[in-house]
Amino acid sequence: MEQAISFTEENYLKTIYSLSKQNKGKIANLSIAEKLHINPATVTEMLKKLNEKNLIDYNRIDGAALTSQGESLALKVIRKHRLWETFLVNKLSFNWDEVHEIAEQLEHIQSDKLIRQLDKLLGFPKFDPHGDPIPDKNGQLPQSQAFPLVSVEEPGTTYKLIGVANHTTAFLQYLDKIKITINDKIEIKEIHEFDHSMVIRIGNRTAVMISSEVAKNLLVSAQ
Amino acid sequence: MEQAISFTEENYLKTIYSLSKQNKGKIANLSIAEKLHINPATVTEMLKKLNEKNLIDYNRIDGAALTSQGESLALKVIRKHRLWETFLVNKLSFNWDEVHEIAEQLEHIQSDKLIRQLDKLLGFPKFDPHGDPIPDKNGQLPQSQAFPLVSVEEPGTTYKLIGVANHTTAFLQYLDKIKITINDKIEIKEIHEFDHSMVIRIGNRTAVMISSEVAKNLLVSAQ
DNA sequence: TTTAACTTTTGGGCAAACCTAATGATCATT
DNA sequence: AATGATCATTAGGTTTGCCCAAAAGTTAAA
Ligand SMILES: [Mn+2]
Ligand SMILES: [Mn+2]
Ligand SMILES: [Mn+2]
Ligand SMILES: [Mn+2]
Repeated sequence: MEQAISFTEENYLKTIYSLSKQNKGKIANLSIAEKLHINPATVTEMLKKLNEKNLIDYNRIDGAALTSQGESLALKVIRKHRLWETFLVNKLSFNWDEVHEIAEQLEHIQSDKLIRQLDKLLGFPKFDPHGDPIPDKNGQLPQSQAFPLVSVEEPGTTYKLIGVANHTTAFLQYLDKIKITINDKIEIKEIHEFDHSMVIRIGNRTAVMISSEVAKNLLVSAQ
Repeated sequence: MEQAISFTEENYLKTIYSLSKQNKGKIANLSIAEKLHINPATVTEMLKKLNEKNLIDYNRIDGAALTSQGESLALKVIRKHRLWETFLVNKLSFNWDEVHEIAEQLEHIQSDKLIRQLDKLLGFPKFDPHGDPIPDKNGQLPQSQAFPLVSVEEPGTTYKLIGVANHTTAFLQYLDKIKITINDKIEIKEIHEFDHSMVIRIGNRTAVMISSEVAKNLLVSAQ
């Protein structure tokens, strides 16, 4: 009894998944509405429907939480989204700031074989162009030892940029402008206690200053 | 004033385009309904709407005909469909009988750059895996000198299979079974006047018999 | 603890695509 | 020219996914 699932429903599941990962508390109706740019009244209706379909557990007290069925659907959509982004960047020469909107469309294409073959063509990548982990075909996420650059307390060490926590075009184009991209080496030269802004050196170029807001969105690993 | 166009509307335009190429007379409301597996009443409503949007000229006497705007939209969708099919076969190792349904989904993805880059990745192909011509970015169709094998009157000559006129899984799998595929050499050994069935030799294998129904759907060129 | 602010839900509506049943037109035969 | 058959259209409904305005419920400050 394979129930059909619409684009809209897939987008709700994906949204609930990502909100549940970042907020770890109750998922507010309103936060879904804001993320999807729709009216809270619409969210209420859809959450009831997803609850009916056993894709989420929902009540007004605890809010919404994905069931295991709902979670694996969400992970499947996220897998497709990230594989397509990787395809666009690695095979079609897109820049990392141009791919999200197209992947929003491609992630809803229905074909298991397609996604399997795409994965193979790309060499079974573990991370997408923004450093986001790609769930494998069983929904398993690869381990990442990423942490935000802003959490570093002392200058002097060199890190590697392995991801970004903000995927907006504005942020990605800012990174393009200051010429940081994924896998670049970042050496922290100074940390200003006052506003936690930083002076960093990218590769072996001249040092630049970044705000703590930027540092918050740069995900790095040791070395 | 870029008016949005829905998946459904795109499918109607594509259908009207292909019916106008094969039937060359008035396009019957009913033929659209049959091709799309929907009710004639629904077709009436949609044709009125497409007429409003200036994508077709429509009235009950002459039926529906694409406007130039409608035709270039139809060609764009067909271009995407055939490029995606080519991608699936050439880059993702799909068999030619598995790609149509997926291309039906992919053809609606909206991104000019995507289709431009895909075209480039594939080496600007002129024909898709079924031998169908791929419109270029200006909607120009490549010339094809294909004709149906059934139109041949005398045995003795060898032709090349450059396309099929029937894209159903059933037909394509039949071709797989008798092991004919695109670009194969076909030599006509015998033509039976009674039912116009043929005995043909594919490459240099043992001869096989095919019905005229099959011969009608094999598109060949000289040599 | 009361009030104000915020969040969620209800109720009433709308647009896109579809449906069925019934009516109107047109087309072939007699 | 009449008459069935076929095709196209209208009228009335459904479902999905969205909206707004108003009511109800919850939380937090005064
Ligand atoms: Mn993305
Ligand atoms: Mn990404
Ligand atoms: Mn096709
Ligand atoms: Mn094709």
